[in-house]
Amino acid sequence: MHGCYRLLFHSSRLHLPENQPTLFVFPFRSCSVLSPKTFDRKISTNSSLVSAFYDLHLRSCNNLYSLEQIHSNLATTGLLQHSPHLSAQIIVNYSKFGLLDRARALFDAVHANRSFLWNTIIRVYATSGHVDEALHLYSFMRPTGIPPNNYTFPFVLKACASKPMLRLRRGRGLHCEALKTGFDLDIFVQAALVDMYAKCGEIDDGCQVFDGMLEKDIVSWTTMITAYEQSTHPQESLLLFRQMQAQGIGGDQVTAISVASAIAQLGDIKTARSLHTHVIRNGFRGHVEVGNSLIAMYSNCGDVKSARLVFDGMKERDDISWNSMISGYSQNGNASDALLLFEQMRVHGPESNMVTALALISVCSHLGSLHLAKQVHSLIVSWKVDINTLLWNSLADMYAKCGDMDSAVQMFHDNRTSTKDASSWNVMISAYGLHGHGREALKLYQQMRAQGIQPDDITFTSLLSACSHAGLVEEGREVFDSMKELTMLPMAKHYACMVDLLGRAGLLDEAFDLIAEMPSEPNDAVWGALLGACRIHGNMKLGELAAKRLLCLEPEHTGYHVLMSNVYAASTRWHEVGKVREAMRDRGLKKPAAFSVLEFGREVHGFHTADQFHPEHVKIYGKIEGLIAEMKMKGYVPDGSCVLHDVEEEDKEHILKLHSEKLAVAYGIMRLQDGLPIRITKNLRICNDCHVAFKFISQVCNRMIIMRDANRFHHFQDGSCSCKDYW
DNA sequence: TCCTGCACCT
Repeated sequence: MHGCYRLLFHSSRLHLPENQPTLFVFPFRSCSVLSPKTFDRKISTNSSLVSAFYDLHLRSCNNLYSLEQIHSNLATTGLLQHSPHLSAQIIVNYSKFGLLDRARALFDAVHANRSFLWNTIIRVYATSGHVDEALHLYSFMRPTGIPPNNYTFPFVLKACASKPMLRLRRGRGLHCEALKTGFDLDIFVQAALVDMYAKCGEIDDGCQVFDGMLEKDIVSWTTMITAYEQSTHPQESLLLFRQMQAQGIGGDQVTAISVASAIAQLGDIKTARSLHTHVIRNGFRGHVEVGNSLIAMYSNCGDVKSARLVFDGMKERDDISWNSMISGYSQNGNASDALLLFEQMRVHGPESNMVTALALISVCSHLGSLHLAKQVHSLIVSWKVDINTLLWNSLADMYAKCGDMDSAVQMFHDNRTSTKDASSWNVMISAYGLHGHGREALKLYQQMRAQGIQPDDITFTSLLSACSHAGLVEEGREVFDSMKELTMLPMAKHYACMVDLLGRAGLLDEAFDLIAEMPSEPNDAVWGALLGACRIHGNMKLGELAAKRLLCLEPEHTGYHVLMSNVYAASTRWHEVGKVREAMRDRGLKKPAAFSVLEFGREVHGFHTADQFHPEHVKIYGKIEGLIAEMKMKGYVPDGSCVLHDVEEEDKEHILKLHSEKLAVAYGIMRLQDGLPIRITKNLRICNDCHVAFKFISQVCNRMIIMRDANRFHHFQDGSCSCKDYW
């Protein structure tokens, strides 16, 4: 402390402490109460030193009390009026404490007649979310006789970029003014223009500005690379990154972050690895943000192990690092690792936030575990944070996917925020659809319209799929036609839903005609829906046609191969089944392993087909034998067409017994108290035989079985299923 | 006379 004073006094050459800021700032920062008064008395004769002293304090000011003291000292000595620089510092500091009103009061009081101060207050408003006020002040500059300069434009453009829907016109106007004043040649203004156009969705205009730049620095390139990435043009983003490197500019850590996001969108693991090498070579690894984006990049490429290696290798981790890693596990279906990491976060990591909550909710939705869902919900409530609409919607979706429609409805009603929007309604419409309640979905849609909520493309996808799952063909047609009345052009996904709806109902020719009518080229979802319908109704000819198209569009999609082999198997065309399998083998595709999860209380049990790892598997197989014997007395006949191998009937029956969902149900009956429903989640579609068997079991054992498969919920009770065998 | 400025992560 004393050493610092001495330095200030004894060095006559000392002006601003910029040369060695840490030497000066550090001792002052540790001073809890300022001593400017004592200091004033000693050196108030030298005004430039006084300014330097206050400047120093303002730079390191971290509590409001000190700030107020400095403010009042400067005001009483009259220094404030003559030092716009100190005023600006105080204005910025007030905004750091969220005290925009005080910042503004000071700005007004000093009769700011310098562009510099106007720029400062505009920047403060623009960066603290008060976009309108920033633009408002800007429009007053010129009439007040203050000319905007090259510093002004980036601030105002930033304000426009943060409210893209409303501000594009204003942004274009600013571009004109920059052109007129010649500031459009300033490299900072240009980067801000590119950014503004891109954030307002006008990437081409941004590109034009970029191409017109005579000189480009790292930020110019990065801005354009980011612009492409954020407008979901990852290929262009990468191309530009390579062009930049070809010109001998390597990019900095910000560039690496944007490129990582672009690669995440592409999901290309090879490019991901080469970027990782680039990051290591250039020494960007130490930046937390870089590490975070690498985690997200690897997770999106499906390589969660590499993501974890990055996470473990980070010297510093923030809340985003933890959330990214938890989300990464969740996205890749790695529920237990996600939960484990969350537990570690609670012990060693930063505090959880909304994003953590969303990741946990996604884990529950994926698992379909109601028990876990309730725990996560009460955990979020205990955080005592305001639940926003996104979180309400996710909670409703989670409960619906965990089979608890009542709680889902509750979440929908509990959300009383004014931002309840189309997506809130969409969640509920698709929730009803998931449970086969098509009529409720339609009813909800009517209510939505009555409340004046504008439906979007997702509303119609959810509605059509709800109709499809409930077999409401006529209603589905009406919904589809009503899109045109609302001047909404049906997209490929809507056609896919319609093909699914008609196809399931056996109207295969009508479905095919609809595809022919499509204004755009049918995509894989459309042909996939047709192929699925062909499987249900055993139409091999049309199925082959659909499969041919599909394999051109998505040759690597395992599901479509499996679907086609199902079509052949259902018609006992074993030779063709073999061919499809061969094709899959040649491409290195594997049918995903069936997996069913049964939960009760705090326990979660997972079963693979013919599982022998479960500690009680012998007992479980015994239970299945007993159940089948009982069911056969009531008329159950095993459905061998579900077995996709060319084997003897007897073997088929044996294979059927070992399906993962049957193991799970048998174990549920063994362990769960009478009267309690058995809740099961399966990663694939439930097989026909299991569907028949569960109806019998629900009767024989007088049990409710609630099963979520890859497509929807089935509630088995008293010998029938809520899907009315239509799925 | 100076001082202010552009790009990034769930």
